[in-house]
Amino acid sequence: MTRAAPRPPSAPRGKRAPQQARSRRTRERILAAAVGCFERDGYEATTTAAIAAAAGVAVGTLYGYFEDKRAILLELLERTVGEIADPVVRGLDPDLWRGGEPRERVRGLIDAVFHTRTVSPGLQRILWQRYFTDPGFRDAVLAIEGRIRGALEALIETLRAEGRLRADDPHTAAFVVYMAVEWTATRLTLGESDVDTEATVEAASDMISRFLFR
Amino acid sequence: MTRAAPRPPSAPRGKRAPQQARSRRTRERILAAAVGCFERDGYEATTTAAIAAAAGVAVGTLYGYFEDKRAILLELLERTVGEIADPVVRGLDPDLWRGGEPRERVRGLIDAVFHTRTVSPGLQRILWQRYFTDPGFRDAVLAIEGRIRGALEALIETLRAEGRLRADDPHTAAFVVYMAVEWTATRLTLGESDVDTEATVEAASDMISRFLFR
Amino acid sequence: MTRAAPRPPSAPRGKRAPQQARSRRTRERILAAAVGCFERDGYEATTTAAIAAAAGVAVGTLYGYFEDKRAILLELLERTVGEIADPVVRGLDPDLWRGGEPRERVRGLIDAVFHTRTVSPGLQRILWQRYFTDPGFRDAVLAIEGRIRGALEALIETLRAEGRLRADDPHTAAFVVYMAVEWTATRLTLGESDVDTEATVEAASDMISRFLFR
Amino acid sequence: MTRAAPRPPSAPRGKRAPQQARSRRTRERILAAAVGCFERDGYEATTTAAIAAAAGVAVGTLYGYFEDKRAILLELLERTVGEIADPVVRGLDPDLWRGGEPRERVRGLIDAVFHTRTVSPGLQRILWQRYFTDPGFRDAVLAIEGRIRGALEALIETLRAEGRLRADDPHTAAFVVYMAVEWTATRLTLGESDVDTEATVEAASDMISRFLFR
DNA sequence: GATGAATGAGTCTTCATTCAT
DNA sequence: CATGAATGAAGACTCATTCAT
Repeated sequence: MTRAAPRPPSAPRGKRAPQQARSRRTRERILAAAVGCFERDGYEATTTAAIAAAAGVAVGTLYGYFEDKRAILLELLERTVGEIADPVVRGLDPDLWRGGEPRERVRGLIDAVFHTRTVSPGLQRILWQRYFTDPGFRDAVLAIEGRIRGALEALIETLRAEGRLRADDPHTAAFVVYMAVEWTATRLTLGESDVDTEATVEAASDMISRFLFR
Repeated sequence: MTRAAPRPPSAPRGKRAPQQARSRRTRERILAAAVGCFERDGYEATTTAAIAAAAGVAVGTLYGYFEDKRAILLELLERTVGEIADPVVRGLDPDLWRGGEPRERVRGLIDAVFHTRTVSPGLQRILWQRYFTDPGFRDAVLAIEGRIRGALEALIETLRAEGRLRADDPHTAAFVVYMAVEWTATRLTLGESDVDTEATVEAASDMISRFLFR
Repeated sequence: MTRAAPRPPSAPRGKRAPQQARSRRTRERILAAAVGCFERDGYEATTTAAIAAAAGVAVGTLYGYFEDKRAILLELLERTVGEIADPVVRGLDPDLWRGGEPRERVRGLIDAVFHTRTVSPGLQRILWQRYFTDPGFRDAVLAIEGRIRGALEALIETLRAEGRLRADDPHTAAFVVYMAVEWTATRLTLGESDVDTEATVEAASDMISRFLFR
Repeated sequence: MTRAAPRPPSAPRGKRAPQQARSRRTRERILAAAVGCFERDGYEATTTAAIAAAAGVAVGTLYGYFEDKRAILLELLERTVGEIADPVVRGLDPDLWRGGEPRERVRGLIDAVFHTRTVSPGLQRILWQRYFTDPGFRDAVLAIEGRIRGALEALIETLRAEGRLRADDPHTAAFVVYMAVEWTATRLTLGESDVDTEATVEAASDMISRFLFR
């Protein structure tokens, strides 16, 4: 493999750089096919051959774009979870929390989290499975998580300085709050629960706003 | 919940009932060896041959005691998680919550959960992984979880009847509380967090007691 | 596939110890089948599946006895070349060279070398190919060669001490003589030459005896 | 043998005759890149993509100049070994052996062989490997070898007619002498020996001159 | 009951070569 | 002429499970 020129900052992870339009389209076809296969059969049960077939390319082509099966899922993780994280981080901007009813702000955010999570639950199940299996995945997830927890902690810090909070340990508070929301959302998303989504949003909002705010 | 008689050491899932002492010892040796292998290498990477070798028996012998590799982990799940669940369920008995400071009761329980979870984190990681992979495991986990959530809901129901709670939806409240504690405990156990255990116990206790109690 | 942690150190992956008679027979069957396949198709072109099929066993069985394809050939090398080397080393024992016509002794030895080499030329071709390709094979060949060269050097040393030789540098003389005989024998064995074996024995005997003896 | 006119830079084995300067340069770049790759990684382990990358061209371009990977090595064989063979053949011209000390003539020639061989040992290792693997290569090597052996035999024939030799079978004598020198030189070149080059030159010269000359 | 040799379907991955752009 | 994306046949190796001894 040649690494002649340093690739652009956010270039795709694969071997083949998308220099041509056809290249880019093939890459997307493979990723889309992979989502479908992963969702239907799970990660382990999905063979590279199956992905290639679903994408309408030869196995070799797939290996031209991705190091291996793992790299495909890793890219999917980056895209899916990254997309989910961004709006959350933006929603934690202290400027947005200046005025208004705290409980409503909390509710709005939790509602958003619970509903954006709904996309491709099959993929999320697999990502969690890899989280518990593959250290590389765990680190990738933790990195994304870190961004959100950091933003949350900063928000708590700010609000505390303004005297609106009861929390005296922002770091730990952010941790507990994040864990509560993340897991509730996850389990809700995977649909194994006998609870109502809207009712859960309300309960979680109660729990967190009563915890944080005076 | 009251347990009249202690049930036999394990549900006889395997082919052969442990009627003789030697048999029982062999069975235990296999289970212990499996824990070691699973913790060190993970579930998929552990071969039945490795378990047999670590237990000092032949592969065929292993298959005399367990249906297959999956059955070994399933029994381990029953034992490990069952053991963790039982004291929690007992701690949720409404009789114990009659008097005393609510926040301290909550703290005591959470503290117990966080500390009993500490056993075999490697195994817990694997169990979660199987949870997201194998529907049979998911159901087994959900069954155990159901016992705890049921007890928790009953407790909330009782306390509400006594006018001590602000929760008006015990079912959902129990769900949210359970998710918050479970995930916080899990992540703490897996040791991937930069938070202090005791501080987390306090924060979680605050969050939950403020949520539930007036 | 995930490779989170290294496998347990004592998994008997490589060789199956010949504990049972059946085991030993299987092993021999595999080796015999391998010789046939290698001779017919060459090393690279021979698949492990082909060897297994020829031996009448499953691929997995083959891997129970040998680390990989290479290990089979390595064992064949040890056996074949080792067997060829032993009589040569014995024939270089100084005691055997006490009396008699030197030229006849040389001729006898060269004759033996040229004729014992005749066994499985196809295998020898492959061994030479690996010699030039695989450092591990080269080292194995050099080790066997070293035994012969050592014996030859010792003989020359002894004969020189008895004043019967013209060689004043036994080490180098042994090297040159060995190279001459080895390569002549090899090329003769592989049957690509338009020379007569007996005539070559005579010429080589002349060359070497005139070189060494007064 | 006399060479009236220098033949074109290379036998046009490829598809395209190097009629233009740019073409010729590209061809040379590919060959040079191939030598580097082959020496570093061996023949089998070198991919056409690696050669193309090292030459700074696309894979397709490479196939515009050479039939396939094998053809590249075949051309390299022709050049390298051909270049080594030519001076040797010239040095065997009977006219040069009219007068002078025979032993010194032999020594001069062997010295030349041993030292010209030093170029690209990695490539020679590969050529020998192909010799034992690929019949086409074997034939190509045998053809070059044939020129030298023929010249050697002719020389022996001539000298015998002049009564200076003891050899009564020039064909076989030429074979044995050639094998002895070739293999000694090869092994010396590949650097796997614990012998001194100059000492080996002397010993080989002794062996061969004593064999051939009265 | 115990043993461990045997099974073989199933996976990932490589790479020489082609051909549309 | 150059390019490099696409091809897909081929092969090594694994491991849960069985069953004759």
